[in-house]
Parts: sequence; C-alpha cells; structure tokens
Amino acid sequence: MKIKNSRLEAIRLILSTKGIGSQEELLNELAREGFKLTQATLSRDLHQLRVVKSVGANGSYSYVLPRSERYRHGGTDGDVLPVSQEIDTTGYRSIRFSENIAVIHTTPSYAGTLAYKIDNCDFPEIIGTIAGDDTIMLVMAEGVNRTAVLRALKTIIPGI
Amino acid sequence: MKIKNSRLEAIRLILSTKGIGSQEELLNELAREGFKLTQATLSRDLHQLRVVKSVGANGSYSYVLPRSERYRHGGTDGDVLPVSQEIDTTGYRSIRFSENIAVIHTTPSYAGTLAYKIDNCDFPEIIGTIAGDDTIMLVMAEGVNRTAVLRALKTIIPGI
DNA sequence: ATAATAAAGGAATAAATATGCAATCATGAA
DNA sequence: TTCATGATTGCATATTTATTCCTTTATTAT
Repeated sequence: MKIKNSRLEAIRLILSTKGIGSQEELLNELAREGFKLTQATLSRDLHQLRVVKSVGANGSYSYVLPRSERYRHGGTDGDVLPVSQEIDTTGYRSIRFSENIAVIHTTPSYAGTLAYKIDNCDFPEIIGTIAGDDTIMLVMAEGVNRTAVLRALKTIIPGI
Repeated sequence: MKIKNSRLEAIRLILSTKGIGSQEELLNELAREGFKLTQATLSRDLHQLRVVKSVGANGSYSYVLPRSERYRHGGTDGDVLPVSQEIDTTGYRSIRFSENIAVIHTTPSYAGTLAYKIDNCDFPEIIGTIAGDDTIMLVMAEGVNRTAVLRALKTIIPGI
C-alpha cells in the first residue's frame, strides 16, 4: 500500500527529529501531517518498525528507532528490507540531534568520506562538519530546523 | 537498601540470560529466586535500569538492558552504575563545558582510545564524541545537565 | 536515641499499548 | 469479470505498564 509506506516514512522522520513520549502524541504529529489513523494501527506500525519505548537520560520516556534495523520503504512492492543487508556506500548508521549539533554515526572509517560529501554539497542548512573515524559532528545553520537538515542529507544518504 | 540492589542485580542477570516478554513473566522468575515484589515495584526497577521492551527478530517482545547496564562480574555493593576494568590508562587530564559541548583533554595520543570507550558505553547522556590526538569533543544529549554527564563518565574515568 | 527526611514498596487505578475480530480494499488467477 | 487470497484498518477490548496515594522502612542530623 502506498499510504502505509509513506506513513512509515513520516513516522521515521518524526521520531528522528522530535522527542515523542507516547503513541497518542505521535498520533497527533501524524494528524498534523495529514495522516488519519487510529492508535491500533500505529501500534502495529511501530511494531513493524521495531520501534522501542526507551528511557531517556532525563528519566522520561521516548520512542526510538533501533539503528540496527533501519528500514527503507520500497518504491514498488510493500516489502521492506533492513538497510543492514544492503550494499551501503555511505556507511551511514544513525543520526541524533542536540541543540544545533547533529551527530552522525557511521561504519568505522567511513565518517571522513561521508563528511567530505556533505561538505561538498554546500547545503545552506549546514555550516560545517568534523569527522572522526566513525562519527561526524555537524553544525546546523542558525534558525534551521532538523527536518530541513534531514531533507538535505537525504539527497546523499537515501536511506536516512 | 540491600534488598533492592541485589534485586536489580538479579534482574540484570535474568535479562542477560533469558528472553523475557512481560513484567509478569519477569516477576515469576524473580519469585523463583526468592524475590517478593509487585508489578508496580518491578516497573520502577525497570525504569531505573532503563530497560526497554523491544521487538525481537521473530516479532515477539523481549526486555533488554541498555549496553551501559549489561551484566558484568565484579562490583556488588552500592550503586547499579557499571564499573570498568582498566586501571587508569585513560590519559584523562581535564574537562570543560560550553553549552551542550564538553571538551576533554588527555595525554597526547590517548584521546582516541578514551573516546572509543565512552562511545561504547552508550550513555544516554552523551550522543557522540570526536577525538583528535589529545582532545575529545563530546556532544551532550538535550536536557541533560553536566552533573549527569560527569556521573556517567565517572564509571570509566574514576578520577574525574 | 529521637525527630526529621528521604527512600522503598504495596494496593488500586489510570494510562498506555497490543490484539481478536470483522469489514474493506487491493491483487492476481481462472 | 468473479472468486480467492492476502494485506490493511477500525472498533472494541484485553493486556500490559506507569503512576498516584499512602504506609513502612531506612538514613541523617540534632
């Protein structure tokens, strides 16, 4: 189904950017983006995405996508494959935000290459990066939101 | 309290060993080992240990400990905070904070190793690090205070 | 030791989440 | 097309998990 896949995509995007503490909360976010569904369906979606409700550093709950089992949506059939089973040229593993910094984790040794690619794109949303061996620190431009950064990165990391 | 700590220890051991799918199930396992408690208390214990209910490969649910709380042998008393083995080969020299960034200075050449250790602990308070030769830049999670970061780091840098 | 304060735990319940069932919709074969 | 099959979903509900309120137990300061 077309709708379901784009919904799963929306869920992944939302969970990557905002801190969501309950399915109801996520339901509202989805409604805001035009998705109409019930908690039952959302529960099933989250189960399929293997999302877990974890306890943050501050003690509150938040839903997180497991980086070991990232899914991407297939364009044709409804089947989804874990990214880990694909040939991955970027080395991308996960991204997290804190204030105006994004931290990208990669396969060991891939961080430099990926950061170089990002720099080369001259995204206005991103003012610079520093890479270690498996980690990139990325500084966001002022006033830019995280969704915009993800959208930009998507052009070079399709599976993000 | 004595009982609580040994119970938390038991929980960690059980979760490291068996596949547990619900709190009630875990409650039974604990009863089998002589721990008498209610689901309410167990819920609180699991929250403290940051245990998450995740979705296994077979689609069924199972409780898992975060890496930073996985079971290891050794320390028995006091806090549940994990202990590292190494005897101050960290090279740690100093730490300073600015906003959501911490900068750690080390003995020359030690930064990479220390950063690697920090990353491996998967502290929820820390979303990533990058190391140079004698400097580590560390990005704190949002909403986390510096004391919490120091407390986390203390588990691998006792002298911090 | 005693009072004050904090931590721990149970019972009941609220809140959150998963699921059985039936209806709907799509897809493909005959 | 028509039938069979499988996927998707909502509704209602079962199940599970978190929390509120209150009592008990430990810890600290005086």
